[in-house]
Amino acid sequence: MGRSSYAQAAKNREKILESANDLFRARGVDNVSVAEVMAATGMTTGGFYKHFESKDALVRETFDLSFQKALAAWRKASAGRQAAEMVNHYFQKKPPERACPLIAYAPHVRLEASDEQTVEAYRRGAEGLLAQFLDRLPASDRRTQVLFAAMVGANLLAEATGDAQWARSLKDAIRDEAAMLTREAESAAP
Amino acid sequence: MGRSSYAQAAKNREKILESANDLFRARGVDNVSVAEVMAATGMTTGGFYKHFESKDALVRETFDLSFQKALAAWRKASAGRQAAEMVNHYFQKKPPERACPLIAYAPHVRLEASDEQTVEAYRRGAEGLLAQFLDRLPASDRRTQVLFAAMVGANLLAEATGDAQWARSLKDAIRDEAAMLTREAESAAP
DNA sequence: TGTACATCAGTGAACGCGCGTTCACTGATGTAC
DNA sequence: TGTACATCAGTGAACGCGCGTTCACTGATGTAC
Repeated sequence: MGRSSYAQAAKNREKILESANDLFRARGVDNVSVAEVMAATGMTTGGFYKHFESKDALVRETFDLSFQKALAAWRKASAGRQAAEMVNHYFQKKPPERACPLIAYAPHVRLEASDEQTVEAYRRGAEGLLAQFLDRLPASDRRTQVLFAAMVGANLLAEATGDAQWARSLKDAIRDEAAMLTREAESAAP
Repeated sequence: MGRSSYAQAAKNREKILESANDLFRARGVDNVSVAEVMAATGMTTGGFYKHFESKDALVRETFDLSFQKALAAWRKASAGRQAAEMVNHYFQKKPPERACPLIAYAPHVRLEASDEQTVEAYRRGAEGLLAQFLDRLPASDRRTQVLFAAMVGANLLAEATGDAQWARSLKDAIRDEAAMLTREAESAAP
C-alpha cells in the first residue's frame, strides 16, 4: 500500500467529510475521535493530517456540509411552502446521522470552548436555515419566528429525554400551531 | 491537616455540589473535571470520592440541585403569573453559572452517552420546569407549550452563536408573542 | 474527666486510558528526460 | 515509449496531555473505657 493517485486522494477526502458528517451529527463532535472518523472510511489515523490541518478544521468543513445537506433536504421536503409541511419534515423520525445540526453542533460552539472560525461556520449555517424557513412562509414574521425557535427547542428536549411523553406533547402543540398558521395563510391569500 | 468533623464534612459536601452547579452550568458537564470542581472548593482531587461514588453520581445530584434552583428563581421572578414576565426573566442576561440547565445539561444526556439514572434526573427536572410554566399560565395549552419550546430553542441558538443578530430577533419575536398571550389572557378573564 | 485507640476526611502522587497530533517509513504515482 | 528519480498519500507506532479513579498515607476527630 503506497501513494494514492490524486483522484483517489480527492475521493478519500470526501469520504472523510461524509463519515464525519454522519458521526458528528449522530454522537456529537466531542464524542467522536479522529481515529474513529478515519476507521469509518477504512483508513488509519495518521493519514488524516494529509487532508486536514486539525480536527477543528475538519469540524468547520463538516459544519458547512451538514448545513448544506439540511438546507437541501428541507427545501425538497417542503416544496409546498407550508408551515405544516416544514414542521412535519423536521420532526420526522430520522436515523441519528441525520440529526439536526443546530442541536448536534451547539455544544461544541457554545461559549468560548471553540475557536472563532468554527463558531462562524455554525452561525452562517444556522442563519441559512432560518432564512430559508422565513422566506418560504407567508405568515406573520413574529409567529413564524416563534415557530422556528419552538421546533429547535422541542427537538432538543425530545433528544435529551429520549422522547419523553411531555416532549412529544410539545411537538404536537407545535404541529397544531403550524397547521393553524397554514390555514390562516391559505384563507388570507387563496 | 487531618480528619474533618462530621459537621465540616457535611458542609464540604454541599460546597462540592454548589461548585459543581456553578461550573457545570457555565461550561458544561463534560468540559469540567473533577479536579476543577474540587479546586473550586479549596480541596484536592482525591477527597472527592469520600463524598461521591463517581463523577456521574455528582452529576445526578447537581442536576437535581440546578433544576430546583431554576424552579425557585423562576417562581419568584414571575409572581404575577404572566407569560411576559416569565419570558423576560428567562431571557434576562445572567452570569454563566446561572445558565439554563435545560440547555447546559442537554449535551451530557443526549442519546446513550450517559447512564439511565442521569437521564432520568434530567427528565424529571425538565418536566418540573415545564409543569410550573404551564401551571401558571392561563392561556391556551397549545400556544403556551409552543412558547416554552420557543424560549428554550431561541436561548440555545443565542448561546451557540454568541447572541447573533438573528438570534436576538428570535427572542424579540418570542417576547412579543408572550405579550400577546398576556394581553389576551387579561381581556378574557379581567 | 482523662487516656488510648480506632476511624475516616482530606492529601497528593500514581495509574490506566483515550485523545489529538507527530513522525519515520513504504511504495505506488507522478514527472523529467 | 521507456527509464530513473522525486513525490507524497497512507501506515501504524509513539508522544504528551488531561481525564476519572485509586491508593498509601496523615493526623484531627470520634469513641470506648
